[in-house]
Amino acid sequence: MQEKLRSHIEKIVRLNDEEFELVLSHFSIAEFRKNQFIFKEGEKVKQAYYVVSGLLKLLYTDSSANQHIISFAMEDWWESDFYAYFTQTKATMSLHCLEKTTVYCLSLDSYQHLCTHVPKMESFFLQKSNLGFIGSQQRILSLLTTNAKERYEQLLERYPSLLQRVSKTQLASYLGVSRETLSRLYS
Amino acid sequence: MQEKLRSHIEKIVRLNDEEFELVLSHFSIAEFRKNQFIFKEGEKVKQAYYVVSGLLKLLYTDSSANQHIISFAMEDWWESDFYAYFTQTKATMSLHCLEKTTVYCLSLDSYQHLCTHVPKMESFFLQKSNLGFIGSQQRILSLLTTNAKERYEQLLERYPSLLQRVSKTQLASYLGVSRETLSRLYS
DNA sequence: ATGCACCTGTGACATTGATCACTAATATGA
DNA sequence: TCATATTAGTGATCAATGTCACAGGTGCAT
Repeated sequence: MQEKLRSHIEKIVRLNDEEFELVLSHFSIAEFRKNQFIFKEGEKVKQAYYVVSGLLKLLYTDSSANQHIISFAMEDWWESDFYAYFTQTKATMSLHCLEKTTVYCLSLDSYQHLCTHVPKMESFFLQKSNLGFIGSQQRILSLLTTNAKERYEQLLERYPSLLQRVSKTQLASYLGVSRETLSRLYS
Repeated sequence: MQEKLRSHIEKIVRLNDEEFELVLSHFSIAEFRKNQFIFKEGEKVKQAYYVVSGLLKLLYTDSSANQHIISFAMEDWWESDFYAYFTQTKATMSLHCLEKTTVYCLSLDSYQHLCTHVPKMESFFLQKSNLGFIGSQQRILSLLTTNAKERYEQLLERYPSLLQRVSKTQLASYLGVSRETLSRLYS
């Protein structure tokens, strides 16, 4: 399990055993059942999560009670309501398990401690953050430039496994269309 | 001019004179006329840009030659095609001046040099990147959950000055609607 | 001052996607 | 195993937005 975290980090920065021990000591492990909430809108967000196994969705519920999926988080992904996490305020989004999921948890204190005491980890987080930013920008572009059908096809191409793991209803919510419209795209 | 850059950085990390000298030595200044391109789709992206004054748009041109504005960059903002910048590949987007604009330029080498030799700058970039990521995620949420009218109102609330500085056509392109639709939202 | 490019508003119509209603199929839990 | 909830597909209709066409206004360059 910790090998997974280690090799994930070492894809970006090398750590010796001692360094990794220190890093690891700042994480805790948690396991959640399918359909369990890791946190809900309105709660304080105390941790950022690295997904060891399972599948999460980050979702927002609007004033008409419609759910919108901001992102899925699969194995090897980091997820949280990062605004709430970094500002230590209450979540506007919820994090929900689509499958039984195991995560490593990192508190903001630990995050900051690692950044200041293990420079390589600051580099690691910087790289991750840059990639996250670029990914979000791609998603914006996709929402601006393509219709439902094209977005669906892009998604299938990029994450073919998702189709097996989540319901069409969830996919529709991620793509920003109603489930009925999604259903009609391939019929 | 360099005071502007310095106080921008010092909003996040303190630098002494010596440190700032070193930082500054990695930037170069450039000035662009209104309507000039800083880079175009297909070109290599060698710099990231900090806007001292003026206004930029980052845009993508789709296969039907429609322009989509991914973001505006006003005073104190950083902008580039960050995917192309970090991977040193060709731009898929273009960066264009909506006004006469002065920028500080930072090459990827300089960026990396600063990150490794001036830890505070790595902290600075990490914080910037996190904020950028959070901002993008807000934008995704806005595109997923609101219609054209609400997005327009959100934009006016957040950046009231934009309305004075850019044409409605540009605003529409940022909001992801046709200019005709935008025009009808307030009539 | 003249001409031209660009911006803006608006009518007519087409298209996309949302909503509501219903049915069937599948999965889940007691 | 049975009851119930969830999921998926589809028709009918409606609302939002796009597209095309045109006209008037504004500002810039020669």
